[in-house]
Amino acid sequence: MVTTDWQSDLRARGYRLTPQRQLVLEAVDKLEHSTPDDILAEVRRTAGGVNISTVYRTLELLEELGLVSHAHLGHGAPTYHLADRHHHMHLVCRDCTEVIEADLSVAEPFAERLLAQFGFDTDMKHFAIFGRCEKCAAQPRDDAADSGDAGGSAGAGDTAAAAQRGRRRP
Amino acid sequence: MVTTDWQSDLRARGYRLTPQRQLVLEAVDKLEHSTPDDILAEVRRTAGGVNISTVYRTLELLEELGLVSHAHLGHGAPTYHLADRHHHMHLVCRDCTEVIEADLSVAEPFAERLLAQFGFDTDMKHFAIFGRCEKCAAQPRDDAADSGDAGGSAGAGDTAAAAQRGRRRP
DNA sequence: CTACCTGCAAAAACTTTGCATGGTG
DNA sequence: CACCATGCAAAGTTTTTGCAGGTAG
Repeated sequence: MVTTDWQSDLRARGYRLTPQRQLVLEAVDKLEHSTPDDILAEVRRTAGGVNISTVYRTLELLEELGLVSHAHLGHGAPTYHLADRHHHMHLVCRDCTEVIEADLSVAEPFAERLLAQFGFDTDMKHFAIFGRCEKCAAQPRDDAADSGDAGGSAGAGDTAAAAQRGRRRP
Repeated sequence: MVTTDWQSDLRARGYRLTPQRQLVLEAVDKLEHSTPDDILAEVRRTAGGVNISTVYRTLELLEELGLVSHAHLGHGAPTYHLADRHHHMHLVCRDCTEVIEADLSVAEPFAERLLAQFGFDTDMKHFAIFGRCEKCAAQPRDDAADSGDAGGSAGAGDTAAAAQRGRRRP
């Protein structure tokens, strides 16, 4: 659940508390790595009439308030999550749709190096790290009949998505 | 210029050599970090009638052949480049549109750690690293009047793009 | 000549915007 | 009861797809 007193914060900034805003926040909390579309579907389980544009507007607002953040896990829609959880980065496999969550501490030496060398203050959470998971790295070829889950809601690697769309071979 | 004998490779795989394919490859070579739209514009300087769908299809093909690759530098369109150059990763500033290119060796210890800990074979080039560049990290606030370039063609960080679109304040 | 490739147009996926109505404070 | 927020519809962007005609080999 959401911990801080966001409702007061909302009001303090001149925004209104509406059922839609509560529902969107709850959906982001419940689902993880969810796209605006996922969130809409979840919200509609309670309030059928909610519109996708409200979800977009609300996500923008909640992000401005610092309650939620988004990340890019692939070429598709961004995924949203509560800002105060989610202290990890995403390892996205280029072949299957798997997303590994890794603690940020793993990247700390790397981030320090980027800071020292480029003065660059790194946020490893925002973009996924692309590559190949252990299973797929062991696979022989790249056109293998797709392994397992094929319709997950969270965005995934490009190549996997392309493969699901079917590949050309003259 | 392109080094390997890609034209033979193309033919060997049963594909045809067309002017469009040559032009797209040349455009990817000439422009760097270019979006499909950039590439179309460049191609049209020589061949006016080329269609955007041809560019998409050709890029997919050239990527399959291993001649070009794409990277995600922001929420926007992917950017394409020759596969055999471009051995570096991208540090994208969340505030300005700057993209720092860093040698892959910087990330090597990090990649090794991901491999050891998760069996994950990392490709640091595919997604940009998000964060804040030295200049912007020194800046006081986040809503600064946008500094310099505002209409670059390569995709950039989300927040910068959002800021350019104007921010809400009740 | 034949099959692949292209241009065109329409559609799909994702996101944004204008406007009138409704609900919060 | 004033004004913000929502729903709806339409439009904007980027990418994909079906089809008929063109062209490489």
